[in-house]
Amino acid sequence: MTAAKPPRESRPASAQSGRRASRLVDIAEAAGVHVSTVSRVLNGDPAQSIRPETYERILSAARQQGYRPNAMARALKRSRAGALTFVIPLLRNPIWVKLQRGSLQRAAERGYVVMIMEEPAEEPRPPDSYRYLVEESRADGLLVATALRIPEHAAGLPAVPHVYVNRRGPHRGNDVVMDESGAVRIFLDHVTGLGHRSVAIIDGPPEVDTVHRRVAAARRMCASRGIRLTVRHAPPTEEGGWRATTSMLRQGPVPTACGVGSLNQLFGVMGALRDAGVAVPGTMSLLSFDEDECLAFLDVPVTSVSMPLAELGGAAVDALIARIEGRPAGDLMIREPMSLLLRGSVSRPGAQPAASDVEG
Amino acid sequence: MTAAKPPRESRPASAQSGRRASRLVDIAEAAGVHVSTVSRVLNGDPAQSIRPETYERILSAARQQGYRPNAMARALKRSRAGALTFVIPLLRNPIWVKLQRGSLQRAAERGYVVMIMEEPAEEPRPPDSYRYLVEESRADGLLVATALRIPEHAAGLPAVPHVYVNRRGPHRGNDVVMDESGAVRIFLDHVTGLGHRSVAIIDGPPEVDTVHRRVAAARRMCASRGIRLTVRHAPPTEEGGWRATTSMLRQGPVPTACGVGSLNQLFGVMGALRDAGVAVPGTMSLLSFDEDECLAFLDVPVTSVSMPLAELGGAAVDALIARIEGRPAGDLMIREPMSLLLRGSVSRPGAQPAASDVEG
DNA sequence: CTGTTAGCGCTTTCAT
DNA sequence: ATGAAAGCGCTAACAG
Repeated sequence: MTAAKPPRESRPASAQSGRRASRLVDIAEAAGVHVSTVSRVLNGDPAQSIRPETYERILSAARQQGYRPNAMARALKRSRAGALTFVIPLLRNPIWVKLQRGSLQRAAERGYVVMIMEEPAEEPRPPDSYRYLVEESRADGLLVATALRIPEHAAGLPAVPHVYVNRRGPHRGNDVVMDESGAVRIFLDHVTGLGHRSVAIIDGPPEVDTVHRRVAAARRMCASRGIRLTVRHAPPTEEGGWRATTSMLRQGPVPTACGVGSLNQLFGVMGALRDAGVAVPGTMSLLSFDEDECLAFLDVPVTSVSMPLAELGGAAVDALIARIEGRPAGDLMIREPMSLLLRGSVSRPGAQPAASDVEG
Repeated sequence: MTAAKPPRESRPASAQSGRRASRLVDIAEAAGVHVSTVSRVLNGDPAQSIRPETYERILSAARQQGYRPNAMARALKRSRAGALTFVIPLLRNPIWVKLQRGSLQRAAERGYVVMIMEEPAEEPRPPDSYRYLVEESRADGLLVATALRIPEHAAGLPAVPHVYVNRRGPHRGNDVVMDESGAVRIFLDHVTGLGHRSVAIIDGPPEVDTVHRRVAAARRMCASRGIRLTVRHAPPTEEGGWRATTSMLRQGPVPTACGVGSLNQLFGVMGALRDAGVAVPGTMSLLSFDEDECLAFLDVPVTSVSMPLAELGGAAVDALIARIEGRPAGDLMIREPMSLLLRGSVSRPGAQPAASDVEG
């Protein structure tokens, strides 16, 4: 009735691999014990009371065979993949690199691997379209960093552990964001302290959550301080920054200080100011809400607000794992460390071109 | 003896998910057939000759239940994870974004997901230290884009399907690279065509494979054309570019044209030229081997060579999958599309500052 | 045309 | 202190 077990060679060998990976049963055989014993030992089962002798035999056999647990089998048994998926818009903007780095590192520390899925920047897909990764149990949860908050994307991700990173989701309770309002305050404190009374913000589209929060904070603060505020929304590209600036310079009273939402826009803004013969910081003070080392090496070094991006990435991973494990959770705002990096692009209004950042 | 099957509720429900994911057996039950039939139908088994009636019943049940195959179970059964791991240095350099994008897209087309692992740029780990991902069968193969080619890393990755991306591995046969030599030729043709006879290359450390190949090509071509060549290696940062340039300007006959290996270095190079009062392109023509849109918006727009990065990423995925599937393979060089993007930073030697790129 | 059977490699009660 | 056995969800012969 029962046929003899087929020989081991019958299984597919990976193209480049000679030897098969060793399994629990292989090391059990070598150690002369049962696989369950091996499993217990290798997992450091708390309820273990293994004879030191067999313990050693198992460990050395495992080491000698270079044993690696099969993550798929384990995932299947435990119904837990040990992987997270990061849905992220792969833009040239360097903030994503710092964010990714923070997440990868924290995830590694917590025993998870991270799969990165690109969100096409041109035609964004709703976050919902990534849940299949969890449903196929390739991942235990989703880190969603897509920037948009538009109606079609409002459905959200019920029934799948997830966290919105650097944006607020449609339902609250699953957001991990930074203190954009604090960044705006730093900007305004700096320039108003130097005497500026008419400031501008050039930023991305208002549908981007971070943009939305920066602009809202700016409106509120400027209103209460009696500061004139000009806001320009544009695509988050060099071209977008150029157009926004050029059009701003054409219309009405030109502000004397300007905060720019992204590095890419900043290049466009500087290009437009140069084309228009507007001196920085002499006629226009400039500050970037994206920090990048290259800012220090530009024609006129650009002052920026440095945001806690790596911390955001790490905190998002922690928050997601908490949800996966069913622990209570809520929205999170990462505030530290945030700092103003003084370089040469901000001065008193009407100051000479040679001026550089002046202390408070 | 045999206890009654425990109720279904006994399994762990994910924190945020109410309903469990539906399984093959669930839809088999709903359709009144056996799971193997469902499997065959859903996988479009070529040897299928299913009665259209049951076929429809199965499909509708699956659709109605929102069935998703469990990737872990499938992977376990097929001994194939359906995932690739991309080991990549998460630098600020935008070339990695384009590369990632090309890979992610191609992998998605071919039914694979991609996990990205960061290679810490500071203390690089040998490629070998990532093979555990394949050994745990989390991934079917490795895309290795770490830049270094140093002795400790020479062991390579025997026995694990892998491809070196944008660098050559220690053994040949698993490399997918771009035509760096061709890029150098474009640079030299352009500047020598304009009359330059003394050129420089400022690039990363010689241990980086792309740097090595660019410099080797430059030496060869300059020797055969009777062009004077100055080579400066420096860390691939703004700071590195600044130092290399400053030291070059101090020593001996200063070249009239300079190619720069990376965008980050380029900012440093431009800063150093500015600090030294060297006009671009009047006194020094400049070309970047990294293309990025911001180059068009700089003080003086910078001419660059645009490399086929997305194509490289896609080709690397194809090459890796070929290896995973045991198909014959070899080294690959991606040559197209590569182009010179003329902007304002290259002119005839000794030309006036206002000059911009001149045709051939 | 469809059902039966036998696992993939691992964890986890439950016995002993 | 260790072994036996069941089974995660799926696929793939092999029967009928």
